[in-house]
Amino acid sequence: MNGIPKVAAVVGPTATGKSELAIELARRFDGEIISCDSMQIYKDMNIGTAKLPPRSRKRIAHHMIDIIEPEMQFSCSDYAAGASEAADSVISRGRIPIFCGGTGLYLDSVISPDRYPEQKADPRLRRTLESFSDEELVSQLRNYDPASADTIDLKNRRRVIRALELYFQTGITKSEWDARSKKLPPKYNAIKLGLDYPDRKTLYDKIDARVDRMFEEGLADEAKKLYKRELSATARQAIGYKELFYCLESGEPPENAKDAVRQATRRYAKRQLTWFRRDPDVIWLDAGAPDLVEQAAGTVEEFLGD
RNA sequence: GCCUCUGUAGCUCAGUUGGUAGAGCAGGGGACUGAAAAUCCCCGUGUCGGUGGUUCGAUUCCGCUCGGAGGCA
Repeated sequence: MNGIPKVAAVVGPTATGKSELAIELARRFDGEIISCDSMQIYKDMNIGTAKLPPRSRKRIAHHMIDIIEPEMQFSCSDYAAGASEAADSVISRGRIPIFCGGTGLYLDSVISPDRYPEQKADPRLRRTLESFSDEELVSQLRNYDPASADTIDLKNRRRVIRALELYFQTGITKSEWDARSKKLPPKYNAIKLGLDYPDRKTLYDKIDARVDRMFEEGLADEAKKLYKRELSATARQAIGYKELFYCLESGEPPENAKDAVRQATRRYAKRQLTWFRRDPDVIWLDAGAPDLVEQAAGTVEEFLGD
């Protein structure tokens, strides 16, 4: 790992206190925070995305938060470009990037080198592919990229479309792209701290409490304002907002959305856990430990030291 | 007090013409190479309220009993 810049990352499911820990680490190690959260990207989506209030972020530089309007098209490839630029600039100033967030794919897209060059989604191509039946898509994939057809979950329409899209856009199969990218070394040497509670019940209690707080802080109003806008497909599906949008459509009171928001958040947390547990690099810490900051700081110190 | 209905998985319920049971939701596990807060896959043993009886065998039939809902007084 010689010569590869060192970075830290705070990951884990939602509502475990990642943002606070990241700030603490940034203070101690002269770092700057680079958010890896697919929703905090958007301006005007504050309460539901659990952004720390600006005053809490004031002392420490934060990147990749509030960078685009919710109407704008944005995806992982945009993130990878922006975040790695930010990370490089932090490093060039002699400081350490501290990634923080729960979108595992986004983090990976920065840590690993550029996998697909200039991979902007093509809405027209995607729409065309979208019009095919599952069977047609699968047979096309078998035809153009049989190697991917063997590895991709063919019941997952989105994945099949993505593979075809990549092939039609670049003339190179997804399986070939993947094979190439696997040969490349990571772009950063990252220490990943994973936050979670010892038992699921505690996590879910934290989630419930957070959802309650969001409603108290005016999530319903925030959602109402956004409802009038032409949100991008990605922004529209943010948990906490989509459930409220449904209420606005059906005329139900916002309170009715609360249980749905809780539940969606729980499921999301579960998926996040599945993602991060699979990553052997993650060092897990008890999010509720009284000396969490000390533990985390110690681990990072050791990592930066050698 | 009497009558009727009801008590089956965490919840809502189905079912067994008597051979110990199954759906939805919740929940759990997994996948994931740029739509990712998305998308997809897999997982259902529970004193069938309790207790006696009939029966080779009862969650299923009968008696009693304990909860719940409604009706009549």
